[in-house]
Amino acid sequence: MVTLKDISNKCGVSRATVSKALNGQSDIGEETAKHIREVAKSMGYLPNATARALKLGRSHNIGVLFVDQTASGLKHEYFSAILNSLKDEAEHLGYDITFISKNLGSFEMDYYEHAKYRNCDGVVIASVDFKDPDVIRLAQSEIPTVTLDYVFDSRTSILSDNIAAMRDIVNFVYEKGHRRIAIIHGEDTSVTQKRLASFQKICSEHSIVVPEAYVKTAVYHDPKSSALATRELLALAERPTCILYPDDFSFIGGMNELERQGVSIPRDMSVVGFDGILLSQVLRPRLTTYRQDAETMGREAAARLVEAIEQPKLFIPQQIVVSGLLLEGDTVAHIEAQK
Amino acid sequence: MVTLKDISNKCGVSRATVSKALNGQSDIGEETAKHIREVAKSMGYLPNATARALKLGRSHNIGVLFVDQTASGLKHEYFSAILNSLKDEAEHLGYDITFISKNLGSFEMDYYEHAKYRNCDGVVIASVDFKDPDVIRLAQSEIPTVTLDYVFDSRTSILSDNIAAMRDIVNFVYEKGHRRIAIIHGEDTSVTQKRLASFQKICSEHSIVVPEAYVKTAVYHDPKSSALATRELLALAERPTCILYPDDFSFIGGMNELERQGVSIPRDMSVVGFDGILLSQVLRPRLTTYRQDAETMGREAAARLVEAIEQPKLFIPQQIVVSGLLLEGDTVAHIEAQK
DNA sequence: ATTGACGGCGTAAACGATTAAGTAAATTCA
DNA sequence: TGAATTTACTTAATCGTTTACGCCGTCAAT
Repeated sequence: MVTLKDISNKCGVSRATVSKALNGQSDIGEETAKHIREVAKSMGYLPNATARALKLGRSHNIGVLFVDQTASGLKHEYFSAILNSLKDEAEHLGYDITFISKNLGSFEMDYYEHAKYRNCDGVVIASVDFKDPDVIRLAQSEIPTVTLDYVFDSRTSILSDNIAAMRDIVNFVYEKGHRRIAIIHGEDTSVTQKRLASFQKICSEHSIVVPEAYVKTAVYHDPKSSALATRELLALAERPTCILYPDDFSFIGGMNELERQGVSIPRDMSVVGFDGILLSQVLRPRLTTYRQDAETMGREAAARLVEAIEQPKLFIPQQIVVSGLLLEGDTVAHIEAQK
Repeated sequence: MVTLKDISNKCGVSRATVSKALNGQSDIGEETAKHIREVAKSMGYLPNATARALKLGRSHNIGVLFVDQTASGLKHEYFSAILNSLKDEAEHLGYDITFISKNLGSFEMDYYEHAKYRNCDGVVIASVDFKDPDVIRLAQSEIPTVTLDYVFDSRTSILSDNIAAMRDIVNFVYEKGHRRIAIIHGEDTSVTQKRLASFQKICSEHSIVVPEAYVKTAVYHDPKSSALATRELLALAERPTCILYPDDFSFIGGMNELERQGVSIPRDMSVVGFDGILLSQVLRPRLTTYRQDAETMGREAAARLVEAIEQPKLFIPQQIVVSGLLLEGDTVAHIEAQK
């Protein structure tokens, strides 16, 4: 391994001079600096991130908390996409990313300790149980953090705009003439709450009364539970004309149930998904769904975190709301508006 | 930050003693060691991975090369699943995972340099262009590496068993009576070559003559190109009775085309996918497909790499073939065996 | 009583980099 | 010309750990 020392020997200057020359400090002569840079290159010198981190107290490393709870973590397209753009942006800004977990080998440590142990300059928290005391400890620590789809006090968070999403969806189906709109929602999380509240609000703005039976609970990304909810909706005396699903994957479960009962989409029943996963756009009929802008979310998360790291004084925690886009597929029929 | 020094001050012993006590070295008295451990705990001491890495030349950090070429990298379920189990196993063995890329910030470096810069103890190479000179440089460097689905000379690789997979698939459809079997394959990669060779071999073992027109080239994970290939197959004077797709996603393209032409699955046409993504198992009819054992692959990759890192003397490069499982769905009809 | 072995701990150097402070020479200014 | 400033470097400390080696005292063996 080529070190500063090797270069300084070869050049006949001190290590300090080499360091400064390579870092472009101003107090090194033009000539010397150039020569040093050339020698460094010819010797194949690479800075040692570890040594640098130790000395500077900055690792240029961002921790990422992604927990694969019920297979909806990394495998989920939404989070994969976020992670991907997060990674690209972080790298662009000169940071690497490392996964943070509990229990590294035989060491027992919580997230905060792990992040400290690795000298992470900051951490992005996503796709975890935000009620977990260990998560809370990390979020309240002195380490800069950015959360995704969850707000911690005086912390920056990146939020997909679930409120606008639901507004757009309801408005869209309303325009198509639907008045009997059912919604199947996921478990009780802050995201779910926002969507439901927005759903109710927009419905009431349109003077639509939503019967209790039209609001069904299911589990995110679980086709079975959404199939069940769908069955219950179909069993109602007054069927809805349109069903909103908590995500595209859940929609598949509903789709199967509808097909099983010979209910044609969108002729007999209109449906809307959520997420806009690749699949939903290649199925026929193409699913009408809401695509969250995962690319922007990942990018923003990285950018804001790096800001918090590099300009702690200037930094102001904020909630960044990223809006998505309604993908108009072919699963919402235009119908005669009933009362 | 609590350091060894703080503990040594409080305990009235030297830093060396503290270090040894915490690492369980034998030359420290029972009493002293116990006391030191207690004080360390009470002060909330955490070892500093950076300092340790610098001193020991081992970072306990594994680099991962995942390139999201044409959105088939991280977003692809197969690789997400591998990454997930890779991460779990690595953490279990005491290693963290860091993504490796070209160009970190303004630094221009190739993969090898990046891995060196971060002091990665080893690197897992997956989902990249294996012909890329930068990838080759890394794979031929002194850094221990493990490749996924590709073999480099005298390196360990983890391979999904494409040969057995294709054998199982062909045998399965043969048993069901199919003799006119078409295959749509992806771009020319080592994986594709293995699958095709295996396909031809098993067919000839069954004395099946495969017309050239039954072998179609498409692009992995591209429903459009597979839809096109499907259309061509349907246009043949003598249609196949069964189509094998390069992956489940491509199958969707084919499915749309079949539906468009009123060809019912599996009544009029049998189909087989590849990968066994979640989706394929919730669709109705359930897709007959081959699930690669991504969990095992990720786990093996981590385990073998750590072996190579920790026992370089004992270590022997090997190719580990991981077999998957044919998921028998409902898309292959039992038909009367033709000539 | 002398020797040797050993347990228990400290000393100090080292890993590779950065940087405050210092120094010597060259340059500027009065 | 002498003082002050600037330029171009060097010295040495430091980040937090680990570890080869040394030292001292105790105890058993001779």
